[in-house]
Amino acid sequence: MDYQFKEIEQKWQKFWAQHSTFKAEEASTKPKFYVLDMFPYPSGAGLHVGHPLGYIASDIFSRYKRLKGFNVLHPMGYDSFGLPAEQYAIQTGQHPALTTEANINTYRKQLDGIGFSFDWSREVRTSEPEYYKWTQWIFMQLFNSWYNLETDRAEDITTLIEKFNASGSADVKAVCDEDTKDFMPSDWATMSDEQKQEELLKYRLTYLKESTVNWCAALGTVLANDEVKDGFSERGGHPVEQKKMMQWSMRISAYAERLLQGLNTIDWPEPVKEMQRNWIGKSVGASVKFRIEAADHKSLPFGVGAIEVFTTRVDTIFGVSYLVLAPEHELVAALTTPEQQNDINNYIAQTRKKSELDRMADTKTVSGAFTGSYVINPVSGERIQLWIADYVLAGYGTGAVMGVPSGDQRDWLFAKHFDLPIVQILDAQQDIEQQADATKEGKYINSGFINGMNYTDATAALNTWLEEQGLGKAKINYRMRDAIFGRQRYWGEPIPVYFKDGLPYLIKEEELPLLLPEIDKYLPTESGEPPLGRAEGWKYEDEYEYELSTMPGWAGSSWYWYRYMDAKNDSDFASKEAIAYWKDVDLYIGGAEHATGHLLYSRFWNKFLKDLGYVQEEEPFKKLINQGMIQGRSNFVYRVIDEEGRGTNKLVSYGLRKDYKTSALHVDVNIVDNELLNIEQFKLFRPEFADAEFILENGKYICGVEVEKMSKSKFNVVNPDVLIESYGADTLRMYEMFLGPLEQSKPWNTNGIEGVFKFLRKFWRLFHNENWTFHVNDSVPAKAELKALHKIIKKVQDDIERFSFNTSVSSFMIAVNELTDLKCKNRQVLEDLVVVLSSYAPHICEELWVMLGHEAGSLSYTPYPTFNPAYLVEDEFSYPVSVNGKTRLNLNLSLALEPAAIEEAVLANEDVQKYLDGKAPKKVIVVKGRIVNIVL
RNA sequence: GCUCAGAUGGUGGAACUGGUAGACACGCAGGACUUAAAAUCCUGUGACCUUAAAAGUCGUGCGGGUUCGAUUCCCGCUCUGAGUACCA
Repeated sequence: MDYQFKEIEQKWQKFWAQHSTFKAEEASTKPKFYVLDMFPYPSGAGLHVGHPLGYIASDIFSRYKRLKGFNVLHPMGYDSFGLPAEQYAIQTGQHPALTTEANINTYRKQLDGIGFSFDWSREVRTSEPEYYKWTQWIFMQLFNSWYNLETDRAEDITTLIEKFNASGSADVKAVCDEDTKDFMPSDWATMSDEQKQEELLKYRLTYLKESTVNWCAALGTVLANDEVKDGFSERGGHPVEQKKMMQWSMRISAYAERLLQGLNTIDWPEPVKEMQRNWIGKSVGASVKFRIEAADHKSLPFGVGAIEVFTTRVDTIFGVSYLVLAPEHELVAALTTPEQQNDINNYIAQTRKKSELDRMADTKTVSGAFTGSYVINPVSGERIQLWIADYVLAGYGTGAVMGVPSGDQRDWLFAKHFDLPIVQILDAQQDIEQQADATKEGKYINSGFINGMNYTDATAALNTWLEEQGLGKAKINYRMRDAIFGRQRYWGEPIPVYFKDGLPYLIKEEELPLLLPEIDKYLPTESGEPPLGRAEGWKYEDEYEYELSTMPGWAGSSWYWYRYMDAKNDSDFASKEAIAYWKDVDLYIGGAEHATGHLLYSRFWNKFLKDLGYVQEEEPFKKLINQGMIQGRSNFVYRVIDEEGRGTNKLVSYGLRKDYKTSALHVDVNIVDNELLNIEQFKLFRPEFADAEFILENGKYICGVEVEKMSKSKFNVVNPDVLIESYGADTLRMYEMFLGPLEQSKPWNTNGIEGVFKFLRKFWRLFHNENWTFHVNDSVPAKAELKALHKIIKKVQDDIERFSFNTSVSSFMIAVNELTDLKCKNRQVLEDLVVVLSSYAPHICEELWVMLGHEAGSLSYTPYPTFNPAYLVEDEFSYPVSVNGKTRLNLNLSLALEPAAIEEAVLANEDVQKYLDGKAPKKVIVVKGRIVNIVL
């Protein structure tokens, strides 16, 4: 039979499902290998051709690892809580669970059609109570933990209480809120339960706190920093504003240093690591207190006598000529003198008017206002002006900055603009009247007790001095903020917390899961509470209000790889044994867009679970590969426009469009083949052009091309199902790999899929004679056949190990062409070839494997053929001979010679002699025993 | 602005530690088979020059450098894409 891909593929997909061929077992003597894909959010649009790219690569890798004798865990599931299902529910009233279920079914069907070797018995869905029970459980563990800086790990909150009991807060070194109280053990003992809870909340790793959040009014919810891009929500692109709200947060900042250091231990793409480093944003410097000069300003809050600034250049402190606060800084009102009140008010109003975007874009204009107050430079005792300016951000450091015009260009511009002094502090600074010079070279001048020192000594001396005087200390600052954890939405995990006297308490562990209640509408309540406020009678013990916000999208995805290890466990998130066996993910494939979201949160939760002893590894994902984005490739037709600018009924081919005034119209890429428009189908696609005039070039209508995002409105979506229908899953799999390097982003282009399809037909033909009857023989394999085979055995092995899947596909084509030319029908050779190809094109290989007389299903666990280098040794070498680096001649010398002998043989050759024309060469270079260069 | 990645034929791309640049595929052109088409197979296909043929010159974004030899290494620049953005 001819290559009947449809029958073959359906048959084997059914077989794999029925026989659970890819079920991973914990009890195995084989070494484990865990290959993970980033699980998808099941959107209503289904999969387009770009989605499976990473899955195909991970599937090839998994299948290859099975052949190599590994016990492979390769699971799949769904990140099924999320905004689109909820938005759809708001519009239609359909419960998000129903939408989600329907979408998952579509996804599953599409995924099955591609022939993946997933172990579906371990499927997870983050929106299932059996799953989110454990997400809630982890939340409870976080609530019950604090971060002890002495042991540098998270500990149970009881160890903190013990410390409070024993010695109060004095020797507690914890990551906590700034407004923690200092108290003695006796104070602690006299506190009421409520007071104790309130204090403990400042230490818990998940905590409730009034904080400035990104509020998105259009979505009716707060967003985390990584969900906001340029002042707009990542999903939907709605404007986001800053707002103070009581919110659940995760104390991820406690792990900042470990998250940073861990990056050095994992094999991830450098750009992703770099993005995480930037996100964490460690800067080493000092915090310094500038005493506020007593003046007639309004009274300061109790205990406040100084402004604390953070600087990475404490060595420049003698050059400070002003101090700046963020306009939002809490002391601004108190520090503004009556004379300056107007200026300051105007400036703050002006700042508020500027949107977040304007403020970011406008980095050139210098603006600010003088408060009228003065502070004292702690090292020089100098009296310096206190300003406010919007270039200082309230959210970073202390929201206050010291201005050193000679050493920082922005400070320099500010000083020039407002006519503040510019003091040179290093003898190496150049032209500071023209611009700032941030050098650390030279010796200090005009700098009190550090005069004459170099940078390193001065920094150390200042830090010591400031610490002794109690005016400051060396400090490390991180840009990363704690992650806001609550969302005012319905379709997410309920937070397992209730409120008593305004304080949060966990529900009991045995009461998990806290089920998502049914509600009538998926909108906020009339009083502005989140949707969960609509749930009737939803109260803890019929008495206490539950928390009404739900968890963010990243909660469920921050630990899911552990659930796959033991997906059905009802008494643990995964059993100790399963975790001890599978440990961590060996290979993780997914998009780089999760660099500062999912991938950072997952590392955080993993480290936390490790601290509590629940998991084994400090880092969850040993190796990460980012597959490139597949962009859309749009096709256009060009409509001729008449003099009045109206569209006519004429369409002009791409090459001739310059002769007319035209407008480009999107055309469905599925009716364009190699930019050649199928005019008949076009008339059906756009009935208004049914009787249009087509201006052709060379009798053809050629379309224009542009790369855009894949979307329905651009008619450039290619559905994998359509390609599977016409070419089969094996062709699709190989073609997606053939398209180019896995990690490279590229536009999808169906042109060329024929080439891969032809290859598979040719491969099929290898096993048949002219009449399409199966035909192989048991002869002794010829040398040339073995050479072709072993070339591909080695090539595919090397390629897969370095994730170069595209080059393997080319090599398969070469191998099959060679064996076809050799008329190879040898069973041994063809059998090995089937095994080698089976990771890429599993269906056709399974079929042939059975035809070759093997048990159905055994192919997936057959050992990968052993490469024998002996078959690749050639006995005749072709010697390219270069003269001064340019290839001139090709000599065929029949034997592999020693380098010295090659030199002799080459020089003796007639053609070479002619070239040399009696001259003696300066040098003859022989490399790898076969490349010869003659230097004249 | 800063950080990172990249630039190779008409197109997607290959060349693994410097060693015959353009593998493989698409497209295109020509041919075979066919009444014809599809399918299949064969040949050619970087540019230039010249040709009966052979040979020759140029050629991996641009300009330099190291080397017997550079797509590969180094320095400078241009462009494209991604991330980030007053971070003190």
